[in-house]
Amino acid sequence: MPDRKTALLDSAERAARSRGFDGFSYADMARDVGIRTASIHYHFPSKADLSAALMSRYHESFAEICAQIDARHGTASARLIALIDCYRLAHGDAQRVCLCVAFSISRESLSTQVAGQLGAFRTMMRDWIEAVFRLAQTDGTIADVADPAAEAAATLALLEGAQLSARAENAPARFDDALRSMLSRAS
Amino acid sequence: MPDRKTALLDSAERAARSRGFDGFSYADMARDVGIRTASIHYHFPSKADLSAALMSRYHESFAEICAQIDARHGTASARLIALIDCYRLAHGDAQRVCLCVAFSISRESLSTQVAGQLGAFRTMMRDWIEAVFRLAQTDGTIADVADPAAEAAATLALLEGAQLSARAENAPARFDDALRSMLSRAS
DNA sequence: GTCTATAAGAGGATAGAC
DNA sequence: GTCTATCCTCTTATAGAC
Repeated sequence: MPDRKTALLDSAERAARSRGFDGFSYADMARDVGIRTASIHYHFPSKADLSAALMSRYHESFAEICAQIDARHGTASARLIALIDCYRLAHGDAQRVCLCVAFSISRESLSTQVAGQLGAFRTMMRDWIEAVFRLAQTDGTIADVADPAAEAAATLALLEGAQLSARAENAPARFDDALRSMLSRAS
Repeated sequence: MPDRKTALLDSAERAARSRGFDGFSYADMARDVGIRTASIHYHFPSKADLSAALMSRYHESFAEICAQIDARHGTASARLIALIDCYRLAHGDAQRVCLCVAFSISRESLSTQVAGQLGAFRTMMRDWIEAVFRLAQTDGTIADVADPAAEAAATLALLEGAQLSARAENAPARFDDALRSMLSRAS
């Protein structure tokens, strides 16, 4: 039984990730949660406030996920596979993309604060992935790692691009098609 | 001196690729081209018509580009590098993404016709890239090609994800960061 | 082909009652 | 906290004059 504010964030996140930042409205959320649009402004005065709260929660959530992966998995390959599983699960059979992807295209519609949060999220993820590839150079569980920073940038782009591909074609299998080569390096 | 219809398509494409499908309006195009919004409806009765024309032109344009790459470059690595160069150029220092990327996120806002065109474009590109990787298995100019279909899906996702990364962070270098590992396989 | 005028609706947002 | 009522702006689209 989440409180109303959480229910609103959940609704907004679902909508943003399936229709983009410019593709959902307070009216959608109101219908979804069962209150009037005016009431939403009590919790989130403006859409900029709402999206900042959305990004903030998303950032914390992924920081937690990465920490848990580190705690549960000791090898680079296991950590990479766990992250890929997480992205696959999150995009729910091609129905949603990562919030980061959803906001990236609408960058010009975002407040400067949210644009900053978007950059911070991407930096966090890239740094974490880079650490995984650096570990791989030591433990040898991922093949042919020459440049961990480049691998990290490529992996983040690949994960997001794979979600986008699957979403564009409404074909969940596209996600796994795009990740197949990367997964084969990690086994 | 392009005709007005072409000028409108150019304006719409620029806008869609920098702000997304839901992020541009007839008013923007009218300001851009120097006519009134009502006049645009003479050329494109609805936004669905406009976006169909946009996708159609985009599809033909890339089919032509791929054909020219085939004509000019004989090796798999040269063809792959040429495609990457084309995507880098097209995204103009992180200012724009591919039309396909721009439309993918707003998939639910698109007419069924345009959604179909989106799928057809992606299939064309994936097939062409797959042929490049099949050639690589013969001419050996790209390292470690095990599964051309998987490589094609990954490459398309990587190219689009790289554009998205650069756009999200307003950092042109992100595109090359993400492509570095792939380029090092092709040299 | 392009214009003015206008419709009809959706969007974000506020004021004030309860 | 939530409501009704309301505002203003933007958006797509149409009618009809020129």
